[in-house]
Amino acid sequence: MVGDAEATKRRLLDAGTAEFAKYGIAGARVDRIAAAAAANKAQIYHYFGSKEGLFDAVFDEFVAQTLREVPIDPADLPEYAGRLFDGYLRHPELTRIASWYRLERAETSEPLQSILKANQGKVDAIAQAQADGVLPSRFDPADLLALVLTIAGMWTAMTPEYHDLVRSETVEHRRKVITDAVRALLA
Amino acid sequence: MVGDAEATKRRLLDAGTAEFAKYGIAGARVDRIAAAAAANKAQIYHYFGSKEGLFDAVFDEFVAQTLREVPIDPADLPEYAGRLFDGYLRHPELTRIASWYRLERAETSEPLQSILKANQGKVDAIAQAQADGVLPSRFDPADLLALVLTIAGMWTAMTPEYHDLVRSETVEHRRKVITDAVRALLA
DNA sequence: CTCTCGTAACTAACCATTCAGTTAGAAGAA
DNA sequence: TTCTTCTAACTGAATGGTTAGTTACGAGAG
Repeated sequence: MVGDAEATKRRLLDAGTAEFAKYGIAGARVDRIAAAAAANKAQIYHYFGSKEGLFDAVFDEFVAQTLREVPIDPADLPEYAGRLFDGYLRHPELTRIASWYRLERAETSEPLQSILKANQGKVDAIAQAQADGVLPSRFDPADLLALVLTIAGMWTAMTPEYHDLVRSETVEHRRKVITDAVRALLA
Repeated sequence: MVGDAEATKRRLLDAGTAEFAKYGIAGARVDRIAAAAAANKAQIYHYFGSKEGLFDAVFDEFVAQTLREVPIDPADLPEYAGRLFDGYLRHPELTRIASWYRLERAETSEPLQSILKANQGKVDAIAQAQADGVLPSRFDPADLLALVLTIAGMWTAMTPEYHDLVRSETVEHRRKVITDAVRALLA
């Protein structure tokens, strides 16, 4: 063989992640991705079919990784939210890629079964915990999960102008705001 | 006069709003905007300087309108969050435009003073209410505002896959989840 | 005439995608 | 081993359509 197909795909995925996180799908340039991956443009089409195909591959990988890294714990939702926050800190591209997906791709492509199933599983786990009395039943399971996920991502979803108001806050403080807020929902 | 400059600007702003909401800045096409506004492409450059100039004009207008339409009431934050939710329902483009701004424009352009000032004013109002004992002091003012704003926008910021789980929920139910959640934060 | 508003045609660059061809290792035959 | 053939991986260059931005000109009102 001339090269290593798996290694080339890997480099294209990594370069695509950085490019898409920064510029989105419409703003991404296949030339830049190929250059950053030290690969030829045509390889993108050979391995992923199209620019959007590469984005989908990048996004799929992120979804799988996140689902693996941060499992839900229905008995301790505040800490679950905190761990989600930690995950967003570890992978800053994640939230941007997710936003681009929502804005540019979601209406075009089919709902991702992996996300759908994962969410359903989490809702079921919360419902079970509520039935067991481990969790208060003030909110419907799906609504409670939505609240927890939203609050966990609150700092990354904020308009940049807001950061000037809270610039002095430490990471630990922000994490505590999240866990405290989720705790308040359950009180 | 051959035409009406103000009316032309107005049409360009409206067409730009729809185009940018749908495709973002990189994805927007000036030809489509001009056609939708029944105007000429060159008019965009005459009145707004560039594609990004038009986006900024569109965004500025949205910001001003929202700040005018939904004034804060520190003594009743749950209802404030509810009114924000109502505003997002009335202007569906708003949240998308705001997301595009955050992803595509915020890093390039200066922080918008209007947003900065408005946020500062809200933080001050919350701090005052806390000092007056109208509002519990469990959260710092800026953190509490961030929580309220985040929760108010929770349904629009959700990944589309999530909507399949809560499809049956009515608008009223979603609004109640928001006001209940903010109420829980203040308990 | 002059000023404002508007337009059609143009350009130069850009960009996703394709393709004809090259490279180098593998495998089989003698 | 050595020669031949096959093929996956890769490449440089082209293609064809698109796009932001420009320019030179027209037309009506005062």
